Amino acid sequence: MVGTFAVQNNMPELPEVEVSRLGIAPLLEGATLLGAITRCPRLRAELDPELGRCLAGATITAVRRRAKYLLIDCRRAQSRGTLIIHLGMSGSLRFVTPDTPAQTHDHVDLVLADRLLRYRDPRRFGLVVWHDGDDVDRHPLLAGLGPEPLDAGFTGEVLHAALARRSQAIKPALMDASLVVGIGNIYAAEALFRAGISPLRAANRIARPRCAALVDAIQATLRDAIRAGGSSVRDYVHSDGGAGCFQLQCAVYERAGEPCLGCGHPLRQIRQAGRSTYYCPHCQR
DNA sequence: CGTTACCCCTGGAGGC
DNA sequence: TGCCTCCAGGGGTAAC
Repeated sequence: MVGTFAVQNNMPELPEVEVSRLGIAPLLEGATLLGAITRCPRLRAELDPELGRCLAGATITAVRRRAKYLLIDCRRAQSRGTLIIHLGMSGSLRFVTPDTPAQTHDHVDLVLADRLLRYRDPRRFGLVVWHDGDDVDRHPLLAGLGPEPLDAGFTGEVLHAALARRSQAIKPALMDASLVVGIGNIYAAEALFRAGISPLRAANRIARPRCAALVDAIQATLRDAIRAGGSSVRDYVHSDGGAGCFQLQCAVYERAGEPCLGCGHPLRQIRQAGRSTYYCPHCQR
């Protein structure tokens, strides 16, 4: 049976968004949208009540990701456009059968011939907006974004140059989307631990070789998380509704006071730019 | 220009 | 049982 399965149920950082993309793409690409149902006036941005009119009759040509934005490219006889979806802090996407009643916080349904793609977001920090035209990269939401961390072009040299004028701590710098996209609070901490760099270190005081090590750590951390998420999503699909969401093994995140996996010393929690940071003062310099 | 503070919003956890 | 405070994966904007 088609059933209902969660494509994504966790905190959406880049890996979770990528796992969502991998989960929905096979069912969306090539499909025709019949319309959309919206149930609330605004998320992070205003939610167009006429969204269904933009989508009706459109064929989905690709499901892409830029930073933490999902991009659903659509084509009609005379026009192209892209649906931009962001999951915010609490968003999720799920395929449901057409007769599945909507619950609180189920804000948008994309209507396909035999199922709905249901967008749910309790905190409403996410968004769903339509971009007319084939140049979504020029949309204000995307125009100012920095490089993708998993692209081959994101090298230690690129990171080193980007950090050159930054005296702020490396951890909040890594979370700045104009510098590099997709690195959220969890993976910033995890990647810095993996690279042995203190989250408090001034960004412009990290030498080239350590920037290269940091890029390696960022990419390895993100790839591992995507791989873990991908396998669990497959499990979850087959488990038909079970609680099979993947759990990422974090080395430092939310492990304050617990022993460091490298040296055994207790991990520390501090606050940087209003966000919790976890690290090992002994291993990270 | 770089950097921080605050805001958007709901829900869960823990203290009293 | 309630009511209060604090905290949470993001990110845009105003203000220093």
